Amino acid sequence: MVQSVDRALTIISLVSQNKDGMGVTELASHLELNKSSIFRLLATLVSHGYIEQDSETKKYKLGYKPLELSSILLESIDLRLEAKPFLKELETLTNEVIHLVVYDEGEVIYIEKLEGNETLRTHSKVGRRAPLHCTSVGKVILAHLPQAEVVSILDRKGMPKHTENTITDKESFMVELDKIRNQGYGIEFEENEPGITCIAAPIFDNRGVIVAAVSISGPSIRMSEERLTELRNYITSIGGKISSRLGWRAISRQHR
Amino acid sequence: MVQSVDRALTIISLVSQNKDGMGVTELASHLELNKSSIFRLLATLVSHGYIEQDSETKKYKLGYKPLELSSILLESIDLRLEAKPFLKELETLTNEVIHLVVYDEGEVIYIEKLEGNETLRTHSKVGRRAPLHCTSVGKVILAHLPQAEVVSILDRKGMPKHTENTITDKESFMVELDKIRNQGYGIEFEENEPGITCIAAPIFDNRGVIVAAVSISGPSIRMSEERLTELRNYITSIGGKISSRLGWRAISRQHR
DNA sequence: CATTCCGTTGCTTAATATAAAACATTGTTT
DNA sequence: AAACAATGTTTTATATTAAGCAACGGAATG
Repeated sequence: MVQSVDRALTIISLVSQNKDGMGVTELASHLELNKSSIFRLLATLVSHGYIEQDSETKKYKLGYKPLELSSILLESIDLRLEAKPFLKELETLTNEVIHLVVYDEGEVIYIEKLEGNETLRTHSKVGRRAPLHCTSVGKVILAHLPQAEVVSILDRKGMPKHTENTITDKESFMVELDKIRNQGYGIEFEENEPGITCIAAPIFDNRGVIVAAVSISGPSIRMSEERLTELRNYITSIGGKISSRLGWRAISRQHR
Repeated sequence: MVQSVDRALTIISLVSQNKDGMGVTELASHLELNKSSIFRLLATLVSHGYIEQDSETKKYKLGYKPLELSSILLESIDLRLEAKPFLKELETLTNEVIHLVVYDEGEVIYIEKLEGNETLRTHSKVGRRAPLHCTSVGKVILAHLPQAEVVSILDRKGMPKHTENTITDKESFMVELDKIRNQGYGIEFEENEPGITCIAAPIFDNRGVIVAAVSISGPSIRMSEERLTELRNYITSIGGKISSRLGWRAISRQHR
């Protein structure tokens, strides 16, 4: 571990948490380092575009480099490219909010979001992370991970309550994961955000390993039994199609 | 300038240019550094999420941290937030591709893009940079910068030819900028990409300084004289509305 | 099976990052 | 308007870390 690199990257994180930016002295105080040290680290980050200094307030804010890298990153994700037309299809079919997420370090990250008819406002956004235990995509991913890894994640991350419906009992949760694995899709009834219900399907890679999930989100008042049956058919079909594009063979499911 | 931070950030840039990732030895060769130095720098970048190691190939690729930071950055740009409804309006009115760009270090960066009716495929993408001299948004921005700064930028960046229509003669270009400044909008006739015509308007902040530009792009075959007149009216109107939202007062234009 | 290459680790020291002190500038208080 | 305080920036000395050498384990190649 290179300490000065660690410090510089910590500065970026701190600065990103302050929309109005942060000053040298403030950063020095937070990190318990000398102002001149902070100044030098900032200068290096500025020269690479990660940070820029507001000419009026002198405060340091995020620069555009992360935006450039993120554009490159999203374009390099084959899954996202292959999935795009299917997500469009799903949006057209359902007129709801569509998400594509990948699994990373015990959480999901949104890498694509289609707004549907835009009557629904959710907290999700490309680039944001979300917990596994109370999102439909998260539950679907956990359902297909090895048991030991699931236990490890739940131990590390806990199961914090987001709404009245959040499942916080571990044993109930494991039963829920079994059910999801068996039926091939998962539903989240207002477990993450009040008033919103989501249904998700897993996406497997060519080796049959779960790598992502796709979901449909809508206001709970629109999610009748009939509607959910309809969405279930769409989401499992699209999940299968995307997986196939990645080289996954459904025949492995038949052998189960 | 902190050398080890400079090296670490250079590693991120190098890695981002290789979709399939890069190995320790390959990076060491590029940077003419020792493998163990590279290894330690990579380990620090991995721990912060900027880089991750592909478990199969052992190669190092971009991690998700830039995506997270970019999401935070875009949300923190007041201009983008204020402009969003106007861009939607413009998309609805014209059914063409709409761009919002900011000026940064002698280039423009796309911070918003609406696809219109999706019959047009352009190279632009949120997060990407583009040159000033051959884009409608770039020319509009240059038209409202101080002359000395324009000259400095042209000296540094040059005026590379992108198409048969790219203006590469400096004097002709300055005349073009004068025209754009006087008429309050700029047009780019296939100067950046063949077959595509764009029309842009400036966006000023509360101090009357140019900070951004908004544009409409379409296939040249659709851009009749009549159509361009129509789009000109839309784009100058929207440009003015967005500027007003940022506290710019049109009265300063009347005094010119 | 032997050789080569790559990623990773332990250890030493040369080079750099760090902090103290000082300075310049800006903002605040009297 | 003057004095004071705070912040950002620069210079300099040295303590600490980053860097590189050598070696190792594992994978790939001939």
